Amino acid sequence: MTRNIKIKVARVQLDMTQKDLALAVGVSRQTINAIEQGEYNPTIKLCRAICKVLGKSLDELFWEEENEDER
Amino acid sequence: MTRNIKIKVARVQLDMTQKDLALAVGVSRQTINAIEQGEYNPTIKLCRAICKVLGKSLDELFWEEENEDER
DNA sequence: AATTAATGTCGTATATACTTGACATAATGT
DNA sequence: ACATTATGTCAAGTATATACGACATTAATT
Repeated sequence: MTRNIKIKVARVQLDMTQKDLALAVGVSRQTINAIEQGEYNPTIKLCRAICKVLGKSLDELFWEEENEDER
Repeated sequence: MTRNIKIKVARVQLDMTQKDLALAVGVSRQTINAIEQGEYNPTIKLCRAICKVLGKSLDELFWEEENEDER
């Protein structure tokens, strides 16, 4: 899977740590870390929560052109 | 969870059945049905695949204003 | 240089997304 | 009316998103 640098950038722009973001959206810090590392594939509900906290749209944070690998 | 009528509308505009869409994105028909019924919470990868097939953006098909229920 | 905070990563466990097969009903076509 | 197609739903299984605890490393503070 491919790293999501966009989340990291948006997070740092708000001066939030992974822990802060995790707390704000109600998941564990490891989950945020794994998403930024591209180690998994969050659910749309979590994506929406992250967008709301970071003040970005789904398209801004989670759209990707390439990579029609598996599901 | 809340029903996703937007997918259904976009799908019907392209004259696709649930089966057609399932095939095009590589999941089972029941998965598409469950998503339209709002029975679960797809992964972002599947959302992207659906968007690409239906020619819509994430924001168009998967944004929701309300419902900060759980996660 | 030493402490503390932030991040990356691993292992084990749990919840749930997704599969497959099956069947019932609704809608569409002949 | 009958046949076919589309949809809804259930049960049992598999894959994986996420949790929690722990520890190592890197970056920031003092």
